[in-house]
Amino acid sequence: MTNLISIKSATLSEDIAQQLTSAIVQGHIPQGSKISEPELAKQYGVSRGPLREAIVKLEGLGLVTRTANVGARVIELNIQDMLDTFTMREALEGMAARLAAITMHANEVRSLYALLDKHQAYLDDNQDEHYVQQGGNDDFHLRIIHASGNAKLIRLLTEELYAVIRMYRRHTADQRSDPRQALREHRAILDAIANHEGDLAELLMRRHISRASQLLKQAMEQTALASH
Amino acid sequence: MTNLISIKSATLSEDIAQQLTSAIVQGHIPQGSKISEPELAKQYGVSRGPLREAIVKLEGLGLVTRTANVGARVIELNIQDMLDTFTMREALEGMAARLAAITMHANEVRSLYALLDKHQAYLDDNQDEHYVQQGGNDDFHLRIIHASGNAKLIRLLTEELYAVIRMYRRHTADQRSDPRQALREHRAILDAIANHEGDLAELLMRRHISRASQLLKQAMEQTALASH
DNA sequence: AAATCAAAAATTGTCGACAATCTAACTTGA
DNA sequence: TCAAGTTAGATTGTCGACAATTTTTGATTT
Repeated sequence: MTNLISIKSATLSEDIAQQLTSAIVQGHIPQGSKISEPELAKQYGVSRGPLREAIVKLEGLGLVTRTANVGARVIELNIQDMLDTFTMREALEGMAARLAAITMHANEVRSLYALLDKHQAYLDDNQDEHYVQQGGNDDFHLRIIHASGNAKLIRLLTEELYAVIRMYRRHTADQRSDPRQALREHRAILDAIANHEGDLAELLMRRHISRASQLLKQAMEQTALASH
Repeated sequence: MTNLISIKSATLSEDIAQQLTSAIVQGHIPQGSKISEPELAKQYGVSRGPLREAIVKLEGLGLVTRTANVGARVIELNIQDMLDTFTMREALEGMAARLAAITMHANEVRSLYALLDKHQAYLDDNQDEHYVQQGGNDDFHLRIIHASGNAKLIRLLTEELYAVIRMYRRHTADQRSDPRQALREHRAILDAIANHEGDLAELLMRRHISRASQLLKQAMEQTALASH
């Protein structure tokens, strides 16, 4: 019972791929564990064909690693890979912010300011508890990425990279992060975009993501210590 | 007879994926054409199982697009997608150059200067003919990417993005490009890296790629005009 | 008791066949 | 003649079974 709501996809393979992705990101299938094809096929009630296609997709997403004649394993999160991934994110989302600053229309800017106000209100009402922006339309970063207007960039970030990024976010209790600080940074980025200052928007987005990665690093060092 | 040399992979699926990638990049399978599973399976002498897995991989590489119950088609190159892809490349290779400037050792720097001298000598001997650096160890860009030391970035650029990039390079007769100019730019980038000037290295790499994309754009407009 | 080798079990890779869906040709009616 | 509906063909999606490889188990030797 990994997923309560299962949206029927056009094909079993896609369906399984989504369910597996979700199961791995949420930790229902633990890090480093082996993916047994017969076991999972039975569990999801499908044959090994579509399941294997799903696994190939997950390999493309970087969620599992495969070895010929041996099988697939869920990746193991570690600090170095996280830093490497976030460095890529810096480059890509920094570029997205730059592009957004060039092309974004006034009404979209207003809509994003409204979103930040909403986040602000949430923090005021809920004692600074983290606002869960689980990839929906309320995620500031996703909004910026889409505003870039670069279809390739959007696909890469949202469909290929974000699964792993969410995994890192979820698996480390980042109580260390300061939501109000993040919100201030979001606002500064949006200000730069509103003023069409591409250089500044990129710089601020990079700094923002770099900060986040440093916090995550500390959190991971902490949990690594605790689990030891 | 798409490939003269076929290196035996551990699994048929991998083998087919490589052969298909090569066939698409080199244009043996034309742009926009439909991928017929029965036909290709017969052609490569395998069953549809491994072939389908290969197609799923190619979809991850962005070489084909798939629609449920309809099948896969080879992507069609167009200017907008090219510009979008090269913008991503700017961001990522720019970052790679920055990282290389930080970490690269003196002997690797020397080795790269030697490579550029070799390119120079080639141009002198061959009337400025384009040096074919087909992804091997002689490709300046690949060397910089690897020098970044960022495993995720290396994988993304070399294993996932470069197939499409090579496709763009190959399908447009870029006689317009000036090899000596490119070489000068490479040298400037390497100078910045040698001096550990990350900011400058990133800036120059971005400019270099941006220039290349503009030249490609002009070439594509030209060929589009010619084919009309 | 530890290490090496051999046999058995399990898992992955591949295949051919059937079911579901789409595409194209044909018929029918206005 | 054209449009819509229907049927035939082809293609994709899925399944179960077999072959190839790996992993585990157990026996044998030092």
